[in-house]
Amino acid sequence: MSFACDTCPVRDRAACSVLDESERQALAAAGRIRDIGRGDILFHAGDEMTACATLISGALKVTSIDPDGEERILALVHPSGFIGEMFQPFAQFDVVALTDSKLCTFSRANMDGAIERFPSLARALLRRSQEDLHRAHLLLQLTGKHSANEKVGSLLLAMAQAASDSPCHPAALFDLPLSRGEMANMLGLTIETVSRQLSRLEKSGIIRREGARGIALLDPARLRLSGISPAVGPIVSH
Amino acid sequence: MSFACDTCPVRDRAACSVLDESERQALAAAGRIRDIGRGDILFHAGDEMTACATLISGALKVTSIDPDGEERILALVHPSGFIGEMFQPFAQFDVVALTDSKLCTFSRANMDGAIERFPSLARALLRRSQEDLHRAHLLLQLTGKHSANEKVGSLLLAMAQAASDSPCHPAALFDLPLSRGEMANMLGLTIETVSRQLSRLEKSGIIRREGARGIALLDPARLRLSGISPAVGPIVSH
DNA sequence: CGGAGGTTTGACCACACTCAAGCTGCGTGG
DNA sequence: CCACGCAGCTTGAGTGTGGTCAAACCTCCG
Repeated sequence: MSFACDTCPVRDRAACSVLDESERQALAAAGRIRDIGRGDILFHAGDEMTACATLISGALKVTSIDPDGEERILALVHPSGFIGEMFQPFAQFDVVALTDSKLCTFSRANMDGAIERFPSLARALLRRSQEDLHRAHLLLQLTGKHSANEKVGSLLLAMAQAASDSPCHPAALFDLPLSRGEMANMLGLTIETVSRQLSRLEKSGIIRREGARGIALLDPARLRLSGISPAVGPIVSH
Repeated sequence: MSFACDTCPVRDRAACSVLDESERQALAAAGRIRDIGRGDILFHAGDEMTACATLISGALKVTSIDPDGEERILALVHPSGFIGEMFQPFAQFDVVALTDSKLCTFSRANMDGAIERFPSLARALLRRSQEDLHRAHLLLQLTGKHSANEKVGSLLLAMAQAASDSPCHPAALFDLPLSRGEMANMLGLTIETVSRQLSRLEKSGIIRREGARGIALLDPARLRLSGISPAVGPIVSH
């Protein structure tokens, strides 16, 4: 297991990166690598909350189903992100893989123990949790925008940032991890409206669509203007 | 200062309640009680983040101003709630008093020290932070609802819960801490639409308005139906 | 009493939703 | 290899809800 850590692609970005080598090994002994496929459900709302995990690769969505049966996407999780409601007996939300994903999972009991023993881990998780909160606030800002125009533009920009390695500049060419329906869902719009806005952006030469999921950013500056919102920032957790 | 703790109305709900008596006294020695008036700004986005605080009484709103100058309410804070982005050098958001409020403030340095020395405090803050995150998700659900109808209904219900002492049952008669503009803002609606929905609810006998801020809940059950959303839950932090 | 800020109500209009029809990409099987 | 089917996406036409603009109305305070 310590071998897994040695080659772990998120070893110096994940929560466990704050641990020293011996602490990390102790934690790793309790961790289990798990692979899940696109569409697989990691946690299901209402289930007993017996585990938590760090995402190693892939992408997840956090959703809830409201009473009338509508799904609602609350957050996206990207590699190095941490998933787990440590203080709730039952899961409040569904967590579903958007793409094939690899995780490092821990039983709730083991993680609770680790938090007790390694105060720096508690602080790292606190920091991460506050960052998640910040991202939720950014998403809230996004959904609060009035025009469909701005919403779609801002989301595209956020996805471009997330797809890019360099933290500041958006990727010029990337694949959306979300379907039209999922985008619509996040923005509080309908599939058709999202699709129409993308068409509009393409017609005005700001983007180009490459197949159903691919996006080429031709003119990020105008996206920022037409869609307003100078960088609502990365909405994804990583 | 330890005297202040003895009579503190939130002494067994706030983050510091996890400390034992000697720890609490050590923390209290670093705390300062502060009174602020309605509309006063506690933190201002962009300011250096040199302090954090527990709300003792009153109510706060957390807002951000997006580039086009629109305010957006991201969260409400009620007594025993904790405010402070512990890991950001600069404040990301404004924090403003909705009513006259009393706070127990700590310098950033002191709080960082306390977190180091008292691991249980770090855990308490982590828990609180995850609860805040949960509430942000609930608010996200609320703003995602399609009809203005549902949004206003759900918000009323949430405010009624927050105003009530008993955790489950909504208060039958209470004052809204928010102006129409602030409600509209939270829900992604306009002032006029919020006002119209309230009129509609009043006409159908579900609520009665008492002055500008007062609300009497005549028929919470129908509010829940007409506004749907079986208890989106308390959106306020406490 | 007067003024100001917040609230309510109305008339009108636009933007996004609904419904419905094609279209594209893709995997399966003949 | 093409035919088929399916799911997701795009596009169109018509409607309705909530936005915009504007005026009247409270309520609180000086």
